[in-house]
Amino acid sequence: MSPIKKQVPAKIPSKAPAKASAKGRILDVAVNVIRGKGYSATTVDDLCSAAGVTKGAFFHHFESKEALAVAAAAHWTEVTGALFENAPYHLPDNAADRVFAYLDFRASLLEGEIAEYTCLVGTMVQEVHESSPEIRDACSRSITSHAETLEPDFAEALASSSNGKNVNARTLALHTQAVLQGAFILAKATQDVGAAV
Amino acid sequence: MSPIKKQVPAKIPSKAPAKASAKGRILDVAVNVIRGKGYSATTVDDLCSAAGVTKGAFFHHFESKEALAVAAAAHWTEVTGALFENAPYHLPDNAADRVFAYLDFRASLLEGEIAEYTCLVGTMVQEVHESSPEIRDACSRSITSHAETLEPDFAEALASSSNGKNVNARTLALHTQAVLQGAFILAKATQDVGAAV
DNA sequence: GACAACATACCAACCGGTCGGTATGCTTAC
DNA sequence: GTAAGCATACCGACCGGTTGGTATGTTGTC
Repeated sequence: MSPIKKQVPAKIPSKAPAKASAKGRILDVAVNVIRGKGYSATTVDDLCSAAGVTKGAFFHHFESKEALAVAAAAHWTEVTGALFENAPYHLPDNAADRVFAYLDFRASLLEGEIAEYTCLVGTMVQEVHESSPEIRDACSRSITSHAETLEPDFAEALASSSNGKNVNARTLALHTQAVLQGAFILAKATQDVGAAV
Repeated sequence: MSPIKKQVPAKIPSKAPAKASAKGRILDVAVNVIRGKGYSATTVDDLCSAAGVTKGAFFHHFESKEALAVAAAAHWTEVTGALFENAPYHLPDNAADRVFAYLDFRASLLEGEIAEYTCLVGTMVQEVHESSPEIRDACSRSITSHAETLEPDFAEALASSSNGKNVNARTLALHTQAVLQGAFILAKATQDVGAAV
């Protein structure tokens, strides 16, 4: 929307409950509220009261509810991108070990409330894939861009593996995301994290 | 609701576009409309106009929108249950072959519009897992009951396999469902069925 | 003093649900 | 067999609260 992206002070907010700007606070609570209630069921008033701002402030920063969703998806990409970039699973020298370390890392994230570890964009795209191409594409970008960061490790691990014949690194990276997204749905259904295997 | 369940004439409607009773028509269109737009975004009027009934008829048959969702989940379990029960993947003598035949069968279902092959209960539980325990449990039952039908084949295939050491049949059956649900999300995000591998 | 960052007050459409009423069929009594 | 009595299925206007969005201040800052 804005031609020049506001420069955040290099600090990763990640889970900060109180953020300086109202815009940032709205984005932060949007991620959490939408993960819990879903996109359609989340009202603008919900977000405003959760962020401690008024409706005027909301529509001052975001053109519409839909625009907020797109911005939230981008925000999500940033936050999780930083989280994964600084994660320890990049350390092993062996690519296959890095892949397993990634899976361990994902498993370690599954703690606390459901809305705290499920995926924002997976939740949103489920609801709006038909009604809002803008949001859908934003979600799609988020998922595929994360999968792409995994691709090199997968490719290297496959190359040095014996049975790397007809398996494609990109497909495998996407498959991993599918498993994770599906596991989130099972967790929501059974209210149990046991589906993390 | 009614002490004695109305006797349906043993016929499986499966995909009949026109069904005799208004109640049945509402359930049929609910499955399709909700899969496309999501639960919250689907209005009662949407369902009424799609089913060709009035609001009065809707609330005559269903106490509330939530009650319809629970009924729709049960309806979904019935319809898909019949579909899988009569599917050809049960034919092979070898359990492992039956498992692969099941996967092939699932892949063969991925045709046409997205809303035609995705899972109703997976879509719904994503939205209401926090706000409506009734709907969530109905969805959970639907998923796990289907997974349970797979369990015997998985168990047998694992038993006759060499590396059946620390793999559990139930876990594996649920894992399969997770992959499928996740694949649906990817399909919705990328608008491409290629994620069916 | 001008512009961004908010707050307050408000609106029109929408949505789940209600309500009075009708049409039809099934039972039972005569 | 027919009419009263009642239940089921359905209609569609209507209601009140909610929702996304707007119009108009107010305040602080450069």
